[in-house]
Order: sequence, then structure tokens, then C-alpha cells
Amino acid sequence: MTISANQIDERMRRFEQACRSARIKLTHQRIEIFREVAKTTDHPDAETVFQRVRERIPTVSLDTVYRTLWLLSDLGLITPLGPLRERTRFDANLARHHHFVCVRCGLTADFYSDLLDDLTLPEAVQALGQAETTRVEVHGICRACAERGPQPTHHPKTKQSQRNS
Amino acid sequence: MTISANQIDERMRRFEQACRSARIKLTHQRIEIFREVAKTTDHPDAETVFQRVRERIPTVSLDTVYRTLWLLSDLGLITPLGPLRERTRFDANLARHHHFVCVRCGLTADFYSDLLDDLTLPEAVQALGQAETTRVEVHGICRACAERGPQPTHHPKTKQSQRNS
DNA sequence: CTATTTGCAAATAATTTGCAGTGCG
DNA sequence: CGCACTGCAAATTATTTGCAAATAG
Repeated sequence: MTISANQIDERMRRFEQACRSARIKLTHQRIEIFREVAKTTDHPDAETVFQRVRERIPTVSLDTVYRTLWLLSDLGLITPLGPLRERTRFDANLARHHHFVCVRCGLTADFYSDLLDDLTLPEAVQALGQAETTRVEVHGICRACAERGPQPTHHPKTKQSQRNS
Repeated sequence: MTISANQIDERMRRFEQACRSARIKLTHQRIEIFREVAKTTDHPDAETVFQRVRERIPTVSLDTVYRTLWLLSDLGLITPLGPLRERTRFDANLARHHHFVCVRCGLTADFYSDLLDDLTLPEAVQALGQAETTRVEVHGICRACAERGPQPTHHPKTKQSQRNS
């Protein structure tokens, strides 16, 4: 919660602009849902946004929150973190390594780099807590998906495909 | 799937050793479940491990796979990736930044670093795919949790606590 | 006015748990 | 041979969807 009022206003303006460009309706709930995410630095999940928006719009429903969050992320106004519709995966590679994750199919490949193993973190991190492990996550399109040609990075819908093996 | 037989054997030995030290029973299903993860580089999820183990032990149940995977991760033999029992979070910070994630409470804080914004990736990454974004993920214990004193990093159990705000 | 969007309730999907029988050490 | 471990089925939790009513432009 360290966002200045100006910063929030700027984000709100960008949001309204983006909705108009996309010819998407500026509803009360969309405005408040976006404001709730734009307001904080704490990366709330859908349930948390729901609880907070509810204080101002007691009738919002959780599914509207979900729909709106994914819409906002399609518009490029917010970024989903973590469980990108993925299940937990398990890694038996105990050696120090980093990951390349395909944003389209979920393929997660290890790669190694002495350089990246030994990064210097800014002092700001010290203030946050005691760092234990540092890993570089590279997101992109894997070879196989690139060959399959351009495809929409569809979100919701059905089960996440498993492009491993 | 580029693990040498030797490498797998070594992992299996380490696994058996760890189970004995922890005085945990070396059951048929545990052995095969661990082997399945140790065998590949593709970071399978629980369902995938289940399907593969099933071919050799047709009676294993999915819940045993889940239980075993978390057990193995408690023993430090495998590492869970991605959705660490977390829900998807949303981030309205469109500026380039990195994350500090508390492994205990899930707090996810942004931090900035020009140095980290401009990392040089090894050539190996080129072979994997087209990199789009690169982010550094620092995992550790946040200030608040550190003050709360040492606590077991319990996994299963109840709902993930939300140490944000 | 009219196509979008919402809220509701019910459907899916992923994961966890209680319990009685089974097998490792 | 006893207690840890398993399989089953049922419970939970997170998220998505179909549909009729509400509403922004």
C-alpha cells in the first residue's frame, strides 16, 4: 500500500482509455475492481479483491471479479502472477538452475548459468526479508509452439494442455 | 527426458538414504513415484506422475501420489514449482520489476533493479524458445515471518494464509 | 434501445482428508 | 506383529459457465 494518489489516478486514466479503445463498457464493478488492484502493491488474489470491492459494492459477485480480472489482463492492464492456470509441478533437479517457461503451453525447461547463479541483489531486498534462493524465470514461446504458428494466448476455457515429455 | 541411467541411480540412492534417515518406509509406490520424477527433466504435475506410475502399479491412487510428492518435497528430494499452494494473484504494476516471495506466508513484494532488468541469458535459452520477459524471483522469509520465529513450513492442511496488506 | 455485462446457482477441476484394511521394518 | 501407509470415497477449495435480468452507451 505505497501507491501515491497521483499514481493511482494515472492508472485509472489509462484503464478508462484502454476500455474505450477496446469498446468495452465502463461499468461500476469494472472500475472498482481495477481500482482495487491498482491501489495496492500487494498483488491480491481474486478472493481478496472480491472482499475489498464488496465493501463498496455489496452486490458484486465473485465470478464477476474473476471475469473482470482476466479481462483486465487480456487488455494488458494487469499481470497475473504465479499459478498461471498451471498445476503444481515437481522437480527432482537439486542442482542450481533456472527456468524457461512457455507462456503458451506451459513447458518448463531447466537451464544453467554460472552468471545467473550468482546475481547481486539490490539492497532493497534486504529490507523485505532473508533471501534463500534466487531463480531467474524466463517467459516466452517455446520452439514447438512457435512452429505451430501464432495462436491467441487464450486464458479461461478448458483444462491446461500439457506440452511436456 | 535427458537423464542418464547413472544420474537416475544416484538420485534413487539418495532417496533411499533419505528415507532411512527419516525412518520412513520404503514402499513400492514411494519408490516408483520418486523414480518417475527423478527420471525426467519435464517437471511433471501430480496427475502426470499418477498416469505414468499407474502403468507399473495399476492400483496406485492419485491421493497417494499427492501425499508422496509433498512428503518428498519435505524431505528436500524434490522441489515444487509454480503454484506453491497459492492462488493466482494480480499485479497492476506495469513497470519492469522483480519479486521477493515469502515461502512461509506467500507475501509477494516488488523490487527494482536496473542491473537485473538487463541480464544476459546463456545461449542455451535460445535453443528453448523466444524469450519475452525475464524476471528474478527471490524466495525467502519475510520480515514479519522471521519475527514470528521459526515455524515448520507446513504444506497441506488448511487454506493458505494471506499475509499481505 | 440493444448488445454487453452482471448475479445467481450449478458445474468443473484440483487437491485434501477420514477411515478401515494392508504390508514394511 | 504393530504402526505407518495405502486406497477408497467423500469433502474442500478454487475457478468457470449457462442463463435471465440489469444497464451502459
